[in-house]
Amino acid sequence: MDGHARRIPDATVARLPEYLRILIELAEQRIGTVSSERLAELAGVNAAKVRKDLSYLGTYGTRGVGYDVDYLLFQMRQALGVTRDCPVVVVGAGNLGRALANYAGFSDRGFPLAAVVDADEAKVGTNVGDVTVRPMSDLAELVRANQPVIGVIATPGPVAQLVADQLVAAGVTAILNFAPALVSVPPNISLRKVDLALELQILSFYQSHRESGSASRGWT
Amino acid sequence: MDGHARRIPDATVARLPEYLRILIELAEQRIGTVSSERLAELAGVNAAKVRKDLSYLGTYGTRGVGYDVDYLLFQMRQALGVTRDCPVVVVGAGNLGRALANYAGFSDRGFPLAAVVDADEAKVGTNVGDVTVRPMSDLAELVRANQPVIGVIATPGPVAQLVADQLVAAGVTAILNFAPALVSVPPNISLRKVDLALELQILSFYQSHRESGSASRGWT
DNA sequence: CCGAGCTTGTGCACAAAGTCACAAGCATGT
DNA sequence: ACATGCTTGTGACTTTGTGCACAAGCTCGG
Repeated sequence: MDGHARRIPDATVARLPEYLRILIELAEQRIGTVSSERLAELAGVNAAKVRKDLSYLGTYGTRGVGYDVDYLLFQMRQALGVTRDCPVVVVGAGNLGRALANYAGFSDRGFPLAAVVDADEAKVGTNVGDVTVRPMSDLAELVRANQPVIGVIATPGPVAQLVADQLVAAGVTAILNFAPALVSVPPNISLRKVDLALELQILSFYQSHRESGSASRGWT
Repeated sequence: MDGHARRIPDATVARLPEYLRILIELAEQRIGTVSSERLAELAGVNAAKVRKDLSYLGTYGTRGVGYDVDYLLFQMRQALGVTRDCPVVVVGAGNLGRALANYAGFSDRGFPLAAVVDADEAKVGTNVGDVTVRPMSDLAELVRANQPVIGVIATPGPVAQLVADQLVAAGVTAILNFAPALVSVPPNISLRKVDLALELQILSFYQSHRESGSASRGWT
């Protein structure tokens, strides 16, 4: 698609959304141009890293001037594949699931809530955010109607793998797992994990080893 | 405390909580011993990495046998500093804040909710989970009463830095930031960031570059 | 007491990520 | 047209993380 196409390192990919968020803010402030140094400051990283990261997308800067915010924004969206909104289906209407469904931050940033499903008959039919909880049996149909769609697992750990299998079977190709459990998926499916308690434990470590402990880190 | 004390790499620290979770499960199943190979399988990593990670904590395995689950569990909790529960104060009672406050996964894993505070007078006094929302002015008092405590920022991006400053002033030494914004803290304060929309965007990238894309990775 | 069979702990080689420093190149003013 | 001042893009180097392969060492059976 791009004459370029060198492979983008994982560490860089993890930072691109952060740059994207900043570029959107800059564009809203009608700022036309930004230097790598300024971008680095806003992202909390070093300027050389910003330049190297951006160079993987292509040569979009102007020496002596900086980067055109709107143009870079366009290219960044292109690279990240967020040119169109991508609906999200949440599995699990427990505390976490309802929380995620209500969280406006998803829709605001291009990931509207398409549906919430739950295996518990008692929860089916209740309202969560703007949608009504549907039974698991509707999953395949909901996925088909909204493709491409991202699946979010917000169930207890023990059923996470089962849910993942059903998502994959339904045709979902990207999954975000909030359940504290390992899930495996076929190699052509994208999978990421977020474990909230795990983050607190990492903080706990650096808190009790307070000599030279930087708990931050790019990561993601 | 330990004759050992070699510095533990960040990448290893990020994996320790995952091992901890698995060890707790194994202990619940009354499994007395585990090999690095089995642990690796459960954690979704390679066995050599498990052994190297664990070796940073000390020499707790037995050759030809494996690791004693209970003993390793004890040492792991020690290393992570999660020997006692550590209360959490959530700032922001919006969708995300209420969600986190209701999320049982925190309390279940040793991080009980101590309080929720919000700057909006209209929200003060309402109930969230087991607690009542308190005004920001109570923050310092709440922190003092619960030390050591972890602060969780669940506010909109623009006020995140302000909140972080107040948390630090109140004596919090570890902060988990859910707001989509960069916050800086003094070097002796531990800080981690979780941005939910950012995770979805990373998935989006790998979804649109589906050649050889592993969106997973140890991470976090 | 000794040998067989596992599993740990680690040295080493390699891969990935981060940092530095500087040539290349654009814009502006004279 | 040319010199000046900035900022990019990138090659070389450092640091960090990963994976292999194997010696060290434990247990158990005979």
